[in-house]
Amino acid sequence: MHNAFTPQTSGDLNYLKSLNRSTILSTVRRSPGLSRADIALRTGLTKATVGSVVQALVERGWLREGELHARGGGRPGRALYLDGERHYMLGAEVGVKGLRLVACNLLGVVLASIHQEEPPTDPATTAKRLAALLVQLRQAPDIAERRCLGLGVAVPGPVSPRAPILSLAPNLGWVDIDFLALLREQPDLPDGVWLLDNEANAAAFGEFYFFEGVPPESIAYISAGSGIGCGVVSGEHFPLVPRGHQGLVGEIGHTVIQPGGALCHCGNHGCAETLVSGWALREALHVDIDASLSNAVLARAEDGEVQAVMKRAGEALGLLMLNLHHTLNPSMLILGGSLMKLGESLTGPALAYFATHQNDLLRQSQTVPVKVIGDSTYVAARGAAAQVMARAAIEI
Amino acid sequence: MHNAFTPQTSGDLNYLKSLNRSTILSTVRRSPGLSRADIALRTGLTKATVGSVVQALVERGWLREGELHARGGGRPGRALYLDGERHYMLGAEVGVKGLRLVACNLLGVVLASIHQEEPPTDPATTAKRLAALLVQLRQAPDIAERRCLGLGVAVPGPVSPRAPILSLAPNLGWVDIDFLALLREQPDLPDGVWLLDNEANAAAFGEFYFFEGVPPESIAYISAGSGIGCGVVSGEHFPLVPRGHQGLVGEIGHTVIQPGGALCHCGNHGCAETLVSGWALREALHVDIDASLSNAVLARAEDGEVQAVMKRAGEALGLLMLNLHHTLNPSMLILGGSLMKLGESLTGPALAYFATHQNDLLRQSQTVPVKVIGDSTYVAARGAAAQVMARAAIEI
DNA sequence: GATGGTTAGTAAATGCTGTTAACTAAGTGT
DNA sequence: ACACTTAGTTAACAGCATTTACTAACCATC
Repeated sequence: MHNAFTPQTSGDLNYLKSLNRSTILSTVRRSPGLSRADIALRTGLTKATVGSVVQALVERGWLREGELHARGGGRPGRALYLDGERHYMLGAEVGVKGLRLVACNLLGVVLASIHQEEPPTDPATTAKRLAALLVQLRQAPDIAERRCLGLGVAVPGPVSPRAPILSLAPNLGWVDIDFLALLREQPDLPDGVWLLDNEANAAAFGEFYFFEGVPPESIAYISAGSGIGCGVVSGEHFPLVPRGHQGLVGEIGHTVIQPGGALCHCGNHGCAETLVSGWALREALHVDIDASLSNAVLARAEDGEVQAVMKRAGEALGLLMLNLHHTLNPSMLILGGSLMKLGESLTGPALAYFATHQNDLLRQSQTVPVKVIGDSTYVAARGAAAQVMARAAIEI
Repeated sequence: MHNAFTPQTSGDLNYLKSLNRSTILSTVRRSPGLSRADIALRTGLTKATVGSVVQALVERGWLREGELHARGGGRPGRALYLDGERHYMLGAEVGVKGLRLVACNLLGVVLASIHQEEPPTDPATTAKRLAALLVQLRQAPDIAERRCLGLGVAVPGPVSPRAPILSLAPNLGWVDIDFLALLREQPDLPDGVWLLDNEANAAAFGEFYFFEGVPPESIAYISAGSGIGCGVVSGEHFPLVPRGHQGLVGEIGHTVIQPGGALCHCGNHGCAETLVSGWALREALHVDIDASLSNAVLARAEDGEVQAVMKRAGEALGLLMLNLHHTLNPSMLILGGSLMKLGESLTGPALAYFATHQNDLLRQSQTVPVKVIGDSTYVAARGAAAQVMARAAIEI
């Protein structure tokens, strides 16, 4: 499998070991500073098991020991943290508007990044371009002496759940591309785990995996850019990204929310993307394809027509959020993608619509927190890197 | 956890054993008649492991040996089947219109059933009524001498993912009911696994778990009755039912598909349930709450107004199916619930809409098969029983 | 009908896993 | 100095799947 995880269904002792190792790593990731004893308590493993696994992980540069705990009575435990010094993961996004690359450490800290705002042409040329940038990125000062765990690539379209193949990228005109194979033909790329995933899935994974603060139970990441996609993640120790039969989970841009509405490029009428998406807004606001959408909108912020279009788009986004809630019911919603640069003019109506249309089912419980990511340039690339780490942790 | 499965995240040797046992059982369930050698090949376990696990399962009455295989050359293997003779599971549905109960064996065959079309009143009285019926059911001739694995109960509303508690049943007026606790106060009920789940989730689980023929990778079961719900299941050996943060996964009846449309009882406008659901159709067709909706519709089948209403409802259902596909992307759709008794007049427009609105993303691959269940009286109850079996298989 | 070839299934030895129970280490409080 | 508490390690132990060698059962061929 090319996914970050496919929870195994039958196993030998090796699998058991790797399961426990992964669990311990994720416990530290989600709660940095725990001691061995804390981990044993939380995971249900014995002190002895935790001790031996931790020792191995420290030796291999995945964990590091920190300060002593100071809670009265008894010998103090020693804090454990992910080791940010000895490994790194590469993540890249092939976006409609350009390439973005990051190298980050086990803590999700971006050590180096490159972005090149030039649209991809054909797959082979793009692979060559990306490979050259990867080589360049790996020469960054703090990276050269670290071990590379692998490479994750995010692409703007559904990826088959059965093989790491991009089925369709409407905005690039690519169909059934084995992008990793094209990359593998390029020289000087690292070994390790290689993964391919949809952009929204990768972004969702990264935001969940490297979440700062109390980790949510599950999240849905709505990626609003040229199109609208969505990735879902849940799972404490083994974050799972549902992909569905054809990798179409979260293709909410093509859910119909206005029957008989405008014609969508997918062939149907009234898709969400006809109301809220980069191309729909450009069309409605007569903004040229090469011009900056956000600049154009912000410049004409006082324009009544612009406000009406943005309100309509924002409310469509709010409606999508509600529908998503009644279908996937994540414990947190994250809004990202280039459209978030439009700021309040879009998120204002969206959040207002979402807040005022909570129905009885939702009102019953706490409101779902919504997090808006203003600049999501490297979110998908970092997410792809996170998937590499998750996978490598199993394969250690 | 009260769910059928919560894949464990860390484990001892015991867990490993139970994992492999469950895998072997599910391999036989999905492909009856395999030999030990076949199972070893498929699961990756060794012949020795399979042999010892199978022996234990045969002794405990979960598997039985069948005929010898006859494929030329070499010693023939012995076919293995689930043993339908020594165990049974109880499943019950507390429905808006009445109670349904089944007892079924490991093959999903219904050994005995009761349904009582009288709406539930308050929770305590209903628990008492259900308990009496369960006692009656267990006295059926073929059941008395079997071992009971437990009891599953399906309810018409979301169940909290954290505890077996019915959060809200709008059509019963119940809020936060610990129905299993009420049941436990009743005398003469069996021990074993006790589970509570949403009706659509239970139904989906059962249709997936006891699927006849080549098992699909994942399914979505749309339950169209008084309201519209949906359950999703995927996972080869450990079928998982996503529940979400508040147990609202699949509450597609309250996705908005007609902004500014009719007022729904949930407080919003334009929910799917305002177009296609028992109460919406009754209202549109002026059918009394106590009268049979299907009889009324079938009697006035030639009526132009009836046809228009049914067409509108069917197309809304088709649209829901499409949206579901772009959000959860199951490999098979199953339509069930009491509304399916309306037959072609509803499913005709729904399937037509679904077929003619496949967009580029879907057209690319094979069309998703849709299965319609005409009589789904016991589907949810049997599904609840299936969940009991799945859970018991882990705990053996 | 005996022989060799092939596949199914079992048995005993082996190596690896987590657990248990006893230990040492390192603090606090009296 | 001593008892007490908690953290972490160690070595003996029990349980699991694997390996390897074996037996069982059927077929084809001579």
